[in-house]
Amino acid sequence: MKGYLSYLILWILNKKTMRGAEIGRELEKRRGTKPSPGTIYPALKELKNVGLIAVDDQKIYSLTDKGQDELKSACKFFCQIFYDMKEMSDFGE
Amino acid sequence: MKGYLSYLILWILNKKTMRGAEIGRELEKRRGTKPSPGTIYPALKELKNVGLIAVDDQKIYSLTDKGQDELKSACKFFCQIFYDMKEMSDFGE
DNA sequence: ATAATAGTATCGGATAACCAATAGTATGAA
DNA sequence: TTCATACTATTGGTTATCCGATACTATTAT
Repeated sequence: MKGYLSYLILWILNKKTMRGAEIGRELEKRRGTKPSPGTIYPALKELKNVGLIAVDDQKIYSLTDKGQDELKSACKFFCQIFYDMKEMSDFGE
Repeated sequence: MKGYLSYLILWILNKKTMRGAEIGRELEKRRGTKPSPGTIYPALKELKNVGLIAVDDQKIYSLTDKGQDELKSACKFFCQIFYDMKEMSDFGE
């Protein structure tokens, strides 16, 4: 179950700008386990490199316009793949 | 955007038993692109190896009990991670 | 000022996920 | 039977994803 972390970061940053450590804590709340520094910072760096997020001088990460667009299309894509997603919430009971 | 294929296969097989080719077509409907044989058959093999799915002599794949359990806990995990998933459907507009 | 703590970041490596190309197998038609 | 078509499967390799270990930096407390 890999591959969702970057999009989860975008999803989180879309709600609120955060510092790296805060993102880590938010991920821990959601996933149960806290991602290691070797996970989160390379991920942030990559997202920054491709222009989806930005960092200011206070190390506060935020979503760029491009990041918003990307997130939007990712959500669309996801909802298309799991168009029967509603059953999923029920399936877990 | 990787890492969701195996779970998507489980999700699909949970609704209906299928042959490999039919699974491929179903994936195409959902994702837009048809997975290559080199994607789907290794995935099926792996899922079979770990006991989440089974194949009969007619090459019809089906979910095992263990597969159902796994899918159930995966759904739970997913809903926990994206507990604000509802906003996602709206976000794509 | 110094020690302790929290935050930021890099590096190297392991594994997962995926695909293109290829080959074998079954099914049906001519 | 022979050809064509669809299906099943493997191989080899690429890239993404993630982690543990480590190191550097800033902040705070004493």
